[in-house]
Amino acid sequence: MATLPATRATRRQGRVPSGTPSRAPITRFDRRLGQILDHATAVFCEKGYEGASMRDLSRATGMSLAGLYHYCESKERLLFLIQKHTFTTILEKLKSRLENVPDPEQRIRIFILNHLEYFVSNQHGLKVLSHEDESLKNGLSSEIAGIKRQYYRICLGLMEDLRRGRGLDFNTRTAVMSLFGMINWIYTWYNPRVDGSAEALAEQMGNIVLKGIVHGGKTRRKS
Amino acid sequence: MATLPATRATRRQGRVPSGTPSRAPITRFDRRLGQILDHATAVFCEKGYEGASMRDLSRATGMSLAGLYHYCESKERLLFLIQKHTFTTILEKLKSRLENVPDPEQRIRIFILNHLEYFVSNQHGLKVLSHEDESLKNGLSSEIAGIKRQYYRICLGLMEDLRRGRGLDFNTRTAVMSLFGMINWIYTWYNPRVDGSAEALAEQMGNIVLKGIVHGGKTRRKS
DNA sequence: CATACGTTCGAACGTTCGTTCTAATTATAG
DNA sequence: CTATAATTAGAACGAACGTTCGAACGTATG
Repeated sequence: MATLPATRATRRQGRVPSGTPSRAPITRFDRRLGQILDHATAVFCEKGYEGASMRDLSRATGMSLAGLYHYCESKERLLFLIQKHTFTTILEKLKSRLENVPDPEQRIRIFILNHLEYFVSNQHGLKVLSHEDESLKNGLSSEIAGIKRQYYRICLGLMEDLRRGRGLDFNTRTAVMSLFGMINWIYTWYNPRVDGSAEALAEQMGNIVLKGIVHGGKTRRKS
Repeated sequence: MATLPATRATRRQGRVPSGTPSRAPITRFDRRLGQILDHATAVFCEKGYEGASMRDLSRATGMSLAGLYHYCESKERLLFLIQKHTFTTILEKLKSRLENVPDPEQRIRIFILNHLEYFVSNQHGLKVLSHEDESLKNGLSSEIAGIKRQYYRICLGLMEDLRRGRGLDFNTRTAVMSLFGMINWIYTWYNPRVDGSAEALAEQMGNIVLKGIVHGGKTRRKS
């Protein structure tokens, strides 16, 4: 492979040098790759990464097989780019939203809301991120794992802040993992007609995690 | 296929007539099939259903490809049998444990404990059940979906009992789905060394769902 | 021993997989 | 317009896929 002429896609592999935000010159190439990634997200979501073939993607994008490989060197890298973009976006939004909110309980509620809002507006991407967590091989999986670790540590920090601030006694790791389960599992059941907006769901889930179903809702009158 | 001589596996396809518990004569055939299913569970768990090949199963069981097909007519049916056995077992255990326990809160705690205990003792099976939820096609998936509906309705009933009994106000569907997320997601993070026994975890998760992290643990002294 | 049946296998079936080759077409720069 | 590079497509590659076939094996019964 080393002697072959480098395609555009292979040349693209190197990272943008950090420190140079590079002012994002959106080229035709990037736009087209973005379209491919959008279609690939939908196909991976429906058929699963292993179950989806490059020919499925070819059909979905209306592009030939060779055309796809002009923009991305492998199927695995498509999944990588999808997961990286999705995870990076949700993480950036979270960091931004957490600024200027000091109250520990409110910060946890923001974490939940951020996740659910992003899910509702990008269901396919978040399902592919959650469900295909183990589909990448050693090389590419480690970078996603790094972002995941950041996401986990932020949430763990939120839990520890609440715990310390109020002198509570609970296992923060279990709490974080339970919360992750609640918000990640949603791709298996969420129905906008039945389950309402992200805000409504986030409040309910926030109540459960923070106060439990016993103390979470407004108590009703007994008839 | 209709004109081919029926193999043992195809003849086995019909259901055992209900009403006749059939006293379970465990034949050599059943024992061997069970071994295959055990190995298949581990392989599906590690590589995913689509990612695992019949040759992987052949290697894991030490049996030839044709040998596997003597015991089960297709890869998909292997997954079906794994999921059906796993789900049926956990459901039966749950029903049995719920007898003679009237208190609504305790019943929810039993539900959680039953699920986590089964997970700890059969991690591969429960992961294959959760993760490969959408891998079966129309014919075989509906039967699994039926068991799942039973499982869901039982848990929904537990929630509604607690809600009515105490005059609480919360969305039972969201509560059930959140709880399912908590207990199903565990296959992505559980580490026995770190996270302890099923009992310990079940108590923590029960506290979260019922009382939340704010009221769930024993309050600590402030230093 | 002969027969029958459950069991196992090596080898192959046709298909689909991810990927690549070559060449034609289109856009861009001088 | 010419030349250079970016973009697309058709056809094919070898490998791996799920599955099947015919023959051999083992064992228990007549």
